[in-house]
Amino acid sequence: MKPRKDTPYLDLFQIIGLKLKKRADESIKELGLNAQQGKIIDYIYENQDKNIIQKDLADRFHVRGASITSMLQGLEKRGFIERKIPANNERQKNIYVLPKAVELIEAFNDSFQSVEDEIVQALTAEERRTLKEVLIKINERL
Amino acid sequence: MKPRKDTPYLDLFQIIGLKLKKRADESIKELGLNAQQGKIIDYIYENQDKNIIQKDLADRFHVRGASITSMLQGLEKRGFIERKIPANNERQKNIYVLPKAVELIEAFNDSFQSVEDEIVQALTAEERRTLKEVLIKINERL
DNA sequence: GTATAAAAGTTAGAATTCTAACTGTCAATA
DNA sequence: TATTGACAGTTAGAATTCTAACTTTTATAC
Repeated sequence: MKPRKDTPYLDLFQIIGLKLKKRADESIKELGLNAQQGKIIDYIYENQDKNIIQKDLADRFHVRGASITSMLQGLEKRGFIERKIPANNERQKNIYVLPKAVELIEAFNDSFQSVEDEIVQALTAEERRTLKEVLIKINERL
Repeated sequence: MKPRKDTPYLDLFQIIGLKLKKRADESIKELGLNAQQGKIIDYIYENQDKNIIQKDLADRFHVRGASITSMLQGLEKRGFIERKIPANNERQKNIYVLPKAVELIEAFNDSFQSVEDEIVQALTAEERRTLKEVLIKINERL
């Protein structure tokens, strides 16, 4: 007899990932953006002094370059960010957050923090520690 | 001084979820379907004797009814499943897997199992046990 | 130095999921 | 039993991400 198929970890990660995405989207919806856009704006804000380019965002967020192009075009058109071609390399575009977006960053982070709290609330200190270790280990291997 | 924003659990879940999705899609790509379609076909196969309807799939997979409609229309058009309106309730549609899909189910599950293995490979027995408990707990609270 | 390859970004078009509005059927109630 | 509301599913159209092909610029190799 064949071993019964059983992928509880894969299934749980998929379901939890989906639920978290919906929670995070919902929590910053009133600001007119989705969670991914909020995360990206925050990341740009924290790193704009390091001359980040679009490829850095694609790597950090595990999406294709084409998706970053499309996303940033939208954010630029709406006045949240600007892109500048650096003098030393005309292939690239450096990315900067504009004041309109800076105003929202604190609200984003409060929202994300409350979703984060929902995750860990039910866990003991020991469970939190183990969970973080294990998640980091899994992420490194994938 | 404000507490620094820090959402490691949320970020890790999002990144791992994305990576797993890509792994799973890649692993069954050669069969002409994506991971979500494979999971759905498998779920229908395991439950078609229980008169499942589209709403059950929407609940199980945490997607909207409209998404299920679109997905099943595609699978039906390609001959993987069929939908029948039950005699006792003309609002509903029961769903059944056709032979063309049954042939693929074992291959799906092998693929999903290998992604599952990638997740747990690096973990000790103790870590696996804790992780599963914690994931279940988090999923229930969300 | 010139040719070739790699890198960064864009575009077009496909796939997937969503929201909102809608149809048709069944259930509750008054 | 007639009305009203809930339920299951569908449609249209928007948003997001993907692949593949492409342009332009920079780096490498001969």
